[in-house]
Order: sequence, then C-alpha cells, then structure tokens
Amino acid sequence: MGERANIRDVAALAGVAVKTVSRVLNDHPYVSTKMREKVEAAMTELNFHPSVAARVLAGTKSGQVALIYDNHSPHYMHQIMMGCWDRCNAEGLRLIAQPVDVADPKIGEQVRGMVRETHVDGVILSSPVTDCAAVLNTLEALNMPFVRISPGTNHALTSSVFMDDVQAADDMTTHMINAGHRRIGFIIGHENHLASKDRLSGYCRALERAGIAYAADLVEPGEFDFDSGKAAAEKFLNLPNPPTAIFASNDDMASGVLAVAHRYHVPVPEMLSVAGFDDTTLAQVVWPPLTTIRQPVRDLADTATQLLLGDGGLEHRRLPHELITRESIAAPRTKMLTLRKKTENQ
Amino acid sequence: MGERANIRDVAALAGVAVKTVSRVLNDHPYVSTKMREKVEAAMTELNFHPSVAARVLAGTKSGQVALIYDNHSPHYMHQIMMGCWDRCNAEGLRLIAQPVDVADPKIGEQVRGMVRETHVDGVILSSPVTDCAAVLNTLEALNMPFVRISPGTNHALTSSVFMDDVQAADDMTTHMINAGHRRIGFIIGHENHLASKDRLSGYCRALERAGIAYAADLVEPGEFDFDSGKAAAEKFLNLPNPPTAIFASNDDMASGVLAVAHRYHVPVPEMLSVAGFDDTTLAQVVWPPLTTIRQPVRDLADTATQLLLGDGGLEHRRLPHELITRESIAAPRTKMLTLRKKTENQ
DNA sequence: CTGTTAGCGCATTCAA
DNA sequence: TTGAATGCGCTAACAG
Repeated sequence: MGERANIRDVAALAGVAVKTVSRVLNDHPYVSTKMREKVEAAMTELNFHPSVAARVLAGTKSGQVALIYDNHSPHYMHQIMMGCWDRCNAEGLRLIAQPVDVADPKIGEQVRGMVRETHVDGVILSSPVTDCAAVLNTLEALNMPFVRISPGTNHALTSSVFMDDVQAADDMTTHMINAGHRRIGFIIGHENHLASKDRLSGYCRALERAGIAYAADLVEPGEFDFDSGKAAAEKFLNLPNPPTAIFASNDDMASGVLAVAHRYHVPVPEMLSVAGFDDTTLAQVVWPPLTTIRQPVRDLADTATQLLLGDGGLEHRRLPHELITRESIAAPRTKMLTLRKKTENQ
Repeated sequence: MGERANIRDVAALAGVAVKTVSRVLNDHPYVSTKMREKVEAAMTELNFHPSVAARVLAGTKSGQVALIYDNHSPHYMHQIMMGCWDRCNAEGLRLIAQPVDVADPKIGEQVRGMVRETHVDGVILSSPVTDCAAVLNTLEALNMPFVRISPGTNHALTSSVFMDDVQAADDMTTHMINAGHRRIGFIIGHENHLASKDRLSGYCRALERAGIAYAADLVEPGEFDFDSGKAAAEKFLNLPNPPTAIFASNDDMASGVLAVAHRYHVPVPEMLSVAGFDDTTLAQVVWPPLTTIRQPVRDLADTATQLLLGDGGLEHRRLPHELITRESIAAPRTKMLTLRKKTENQ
C-alpha cells in the first residue's frame, strides 16, 4: 500500500510504452481510445499519481502558479485565494500562495529565489505587491509571465485586472451628496496601496462637480484598519463643525467610525451617515449595515488567473463595481451634533 | 540573466566537487569553513537557487508540508495559515495550503493524489478535516506523518494540538451566571465541527453545577455564520419568556445576535447580554464589543507545525484559552423585554 | 498513432 | 573531510 507506482509500472501493466502513458497523462491528442483506456485502467489499479517534481524536472512547464501577496485583510485575501484556486483547479494547476513583506528591502531577492526554486510557470500579484518595483523588475528580468490584480499604477504596462476606484469613490460621494450631505468626511486608505490615491481622487472629483469646496479638516489619513478608522472618527466628531457623513476608504475603517459613533451616542444614520468600501462581510455584520462599494474581488482573481494562462498577450481588463445601498446612510439633520461619551465598562 | 545556474556550475566556479556544494546546501556537518565560504561565494555570484523539484526527486524528503483545510472563516484560516507559515519559514520549509471539501465523497482520493503528487513530508489538518475518516485513513495508509489542529475527537489517537472547548464554554456560561443571568440562550456551532458538541457540553455542565435546569427552548442550532446567529436570535427574542443573555458558539453568530437586537431596539448589554467565542477581529469591531473566548489559534498552528517536524512521537498538547471581557455583558434587568421592530430602509 | 533513448538537477550510495 | 558515479520519475526529441 505504501509503495508508489511509477510511470514504468503503469506502462508494463498496460502493455504499452512509457511514452504512451506520458501522452495520456498530458492529454496529448494522438492517442487511440483503446490505448487510453488500457492506460487509465492500469493507473487506477496501481493507484498511480504522477510526481510533480519529476514532471517539473523533465518538462518545460511545471503546472504551478504562484500567488504573491502582502495584504492583511483576511476577507479580501480569502476571496482572492479562492478565486485563483478555483480557476487553477479547473485547469489542473497547483496554486502556491506566498505571503511576502513589501517593506523588506530584499523582497526582490526573495521573490526571485522562490520563483526559481519552485519553477512556477507564472505569477499572480495582489496589491500592494503589484506596485513593488523590486518585484516587477525581478519578474521581468526572469522573463516570468505575471498578472497584476488591482495595481495602483500603470494598468496598461503589464497584464492586469482592476476596477475603477476613482469612479467608485466618485459614485459613493455623489450618492451622499444626493442624499443632501455637504460636509462629508473622508478617510484615506493605507499609503502602500495606490488605490488609496484613486479613492481620494474620486471623492474630490465628486465634490468639485457638485461645487462643494474641499475642506482639509474633513480628510484624515488611515491605514485600512479598524483602529485608524476610530482615530479619524474621533477627530471628525470633535470638530467645531463636524461632518454629517463620513466616507471611509474601506469597511474596516468604516466599522471603526461606527464604533466611535456608538460610544458617543451619535445615532447612525440619523445624525451621522457612514459609508465603506469593498463590501467585505464586515459591511453586513456591523450595525447599521454599511452602504459600501462592492469590488468584484473574486472575479478579479478569476480573471487574472485566466489572463495568466491565456495567450500571453498584454491584456488589461476593467471589471464593474457596484454601489450597495444599506442602512448606514440617510438624509442629514440640521440639528447640531453634541457629544456625550459613554463610560467604558470593565 | 535568464539562464539558471545549477549545482555543477557552482561547483565548477568554486573549484570543488558537486557533492561539496550539495553538502553546503544541506548544512551537512563535515564541511570545512574554507570550502563553505568558497561555495557560498559562488552561489551568490551565480545567483544560484536549488531546484526544489530536483531535490525532491533525488532525495528522501521534500522540505514541503501541506496544510489541508475546509474552513470558511477567513479570520480563523488566516491565523492558522500565518502560524504554520511562520514556523515553516523559520525551518526552511515550504507550506502548501490546500482547501478541500469534506463533504466530497472522493476526498480520500483527492488527498492521496495531492500528497503523492507533491511529495510532502507531512500534513497539517485543520478542523473539520481533522475528523474526516477518509482523510485520516488515507494518511495512515500512506504512512504519512500528520498533526491535527483542534480535532473534535480522539485527541490522543494521533499527534494533535487543541484547546479545552468544554472548559472554555463552561467558563463563559459561569461568567454569565455569576453576572446574575439565569435564562441563558445558547447557539450551537456547525455540526461538521466536533468542537460544537464540546461547547454545548460546557454550557450544560456550567448550568448543572449552578443548579439551573436545562431548557430546550433556550438552545438553538447554528452554522457558525452570521445568518444562523440572526435566525436563532429571532427565535429567542420572540419567546414568551426570552433569555436575558445569549451565548453563541462563535463570534459570527454572536454578531448576528447583535444585529437582531439592534433591529428590535433591544439595548445591549442593558437588556440583553451577548457572548461570542473565538475572539476573531469581529468581536472588537461590532457594537458593543463582544465578551468572548480567545482561542490561541496562531499558537495552535505554530505548535502543530513544530510537532510535525519533531521526533515523530505521538504527542498531544493542550493550549490555554482566555476569557476576554468586553462590553457586551452586564447584570440582567428584571424588566420584561418588549419588541418594537425597526422598519427596514431601502 | 506508437516506441526508444537521453537527460532535467540534485542526493545518495560508495570509495578515497 | 572530500569526490565520482548512479538514478530518482518523467518529458522531449527523434524515429518507426
């Protein structure tokens, strides 16, 4: 039971040449049905599973694809992984997920080592690795095919899939303006992610079109996490003239805003509207559920994988986003906001 | 730049035998410092990276470990992966994460194929794959070392790491009882996960010790997700004599309870206490933050990986849990709960 | 459509 | 402490 059969054992049992077995394994066109059946029967009987290592060593392609990422949002990465995974599975490829640290100065080295060691046929890059020059240069020097998922810059430079972050942020801001808001706070995303800049641009564009002046005190930096959302919200709510709505560049930060609002007894959305971005599961789990932008993450991953496996031509695809309306946004009240902080338990 | 150097190139440049390079690569003890330095210099100069495939094919072990999982909680899996990943990285191993479907009748076949194809040296199983007989039998038949993370049953049967789910649920229930609660609703976890049974046992044990009769209408099934938490909460709150506290078997379901409470204007924790389990990031992001059990997920993953790499002896380790107190629990009010459902927007 | 042979890059015998 | 030969399991030419 523990002994592993190899391709020669299969060939012997089926009474054919080794090469014929190899052809069956690789779905080679010129194999007669009779041969194929004999071989397949032998493979089943011997419980044969081809060694990836041997195929890599002997062949020109490995059937392996790497997904390189440095994203600390479990939800987002889960979707990316599953999207890539399903597509790879359907194509009979193995996916190797590889976390890295974009801040590491030796990241180029690391990626090169990993790519060479594993003999992957191609690489999928997830933001913000998509915009890491060291990695891009390394892959190009190795002449390794790669696709970028939601790169922050130079979409057209390499194959990539992405959504229109500027337009999406514009849509959300416009949605808030249409609800009657004039003072809309904005929390910027993590600076490593170039999408953060795009989202800010969309916010500005919508304000400008509506003839609302940009107010520096209504824009706070953030890091795509809960705590930075809370920090920004604290600042906004303590302003002499606080915003009636806050648009955070992702759902985690929007959740932070909600937590602060709850602590200060500011009713959402009656006194303060809140919007997120990404439509992670968070958006539906917090209270009230967040109006947010659905980024087609899984589709992006799936499409990226397809592009990688495609003809190798330079291709970039834009996938549509969607504004998801939930209960966190309402028309603004005119009444002034007063803060009454809840005492913390424990 | 694109040509890859092999071990012979390195040997030639360093002026040593191929075998010497191999020894350096594998940290073999008997190599003189001078030799080692020459070889390392050559490796750097040639930008040499050993082919995993070749090492696998020629050697007896592959330096690869598989993590097999079927868990749909992104938070949980993220921590598991990172725990395994860091440890593997420290030991110079490659981690291959492999999602599977425990409901698939051919899962045994799939796992065998995957294990044989990749030549992994060992396997880490995450719940509920830990309790999938087909997988366990396959691995044993292959004589493949494996460790289970939080198996639901037979801890001692194979190497495994886990926490005491019974005790943890007992702790939480006792905590609620000590706060004055007598009618405590309980939401069971997904039936695929055997930890669900343990958590229910702990709940029952605490009630019994406190002399509180088990009430069938205070125990609802769940599936570890937000929606089943909501469904259970709806039932509880519409009971003639609703509970003053609800203990959900994980944070996702507890979040569902909070959402329902908010919709019905039931103040938490003033009118209803809520507890979760797992201490995912959810627990801190929802309002009010959840009192919950911190499962040392990352430590479990790390420890599991260590056990796998250890001497191969059968070993099982229990790691300590922790009850995290946050604002979702307070002493119960005597006043009766009345429901006033909020009209849904949109 | 099918078979024969060489060799991918490394670790593993053995021998020195 | 170092080196020379053999082969892991498979695919790629080339031949039939």
